[in-house]
Amino acid sequence: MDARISFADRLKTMQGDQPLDACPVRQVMQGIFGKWSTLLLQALGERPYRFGELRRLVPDISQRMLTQTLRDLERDGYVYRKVLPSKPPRVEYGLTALGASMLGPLTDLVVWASDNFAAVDAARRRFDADEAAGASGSG
Amino acid sequence: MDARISFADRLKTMQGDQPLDACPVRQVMQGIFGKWSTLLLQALGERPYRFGELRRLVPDISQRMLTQTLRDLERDGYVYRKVLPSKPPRVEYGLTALGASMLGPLTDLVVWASDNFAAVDAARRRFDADEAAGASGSG
DNA sequence: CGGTATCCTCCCTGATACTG
DNA sequence: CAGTATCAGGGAGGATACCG
Repeated sequence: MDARISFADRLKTMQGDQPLDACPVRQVMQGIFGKWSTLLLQALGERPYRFGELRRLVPDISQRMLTQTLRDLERDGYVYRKVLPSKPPRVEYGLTALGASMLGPLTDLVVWASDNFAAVDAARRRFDADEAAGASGSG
Repeated sequence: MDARISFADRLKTMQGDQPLDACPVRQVMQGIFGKWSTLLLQALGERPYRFGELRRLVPDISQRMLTQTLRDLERDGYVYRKVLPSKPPRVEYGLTALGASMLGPLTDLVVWASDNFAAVDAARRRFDADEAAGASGSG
């Protein structure tokens, strides 16, 4: 992406003849922003984990979604899956080089979100309060 | 967020007594990653736009979703909404300081996605091909 | 231990029509 | 021009049960 050309031009480039759903950027982003994707990527950014470890680490996730999210991340090339020849079987998940390179920008955004949660939360409260005041207090 | 403490510790901090759904980072991220949010933020990062301009700029979006997405972005404090005293009425949308500060990290990620779409797409094709081969070609 | 398969539910999104 | 209201569909996500 070249910041020197306008967004409108970039958008046309993104679209081509295709509907906007085919936009490459969106295709990629969708894989990163599932409900659990960001969280798991952060975890795997620390060190490789086994399936059961991840499950204990993120208690809220269902087994189904853990499997599926890891599978999607593997499909997109961010995560590798290594079956360890032990008994009972163990499966290790970790970041690939592609995943590690993506985690940089992603983490920057996570850091921003963490640093600015208070501001966003305040904005929400303000907005909701104004809205309520406008609805009931205007007459 | 402090990168020196482990993810597991950070996760506990995120959760507190709350379920993971209340994680502040997720609260913020959810507002950024809607289907149209990223796109509109990129557009508004260039210059302020009026409602109708945005609609023409992003032809795929329905009027309903444009209204709703802008409203959500305004609620989170990323976007301001200014009603211009003209007839017929015009409404201008633009980035706030908070929105502009968020757009930096977000754009870095968009740039990453744009630069690495080919790699992700290749990984997907490889994965799907391997899967199909494993399913039908193993016997 | 690490999955699959099935069913179900909610919410996001879109199409359409109407309003100030 | 810039919304709001209402209805309908689909897909993401979750609960449960079973398998190697």
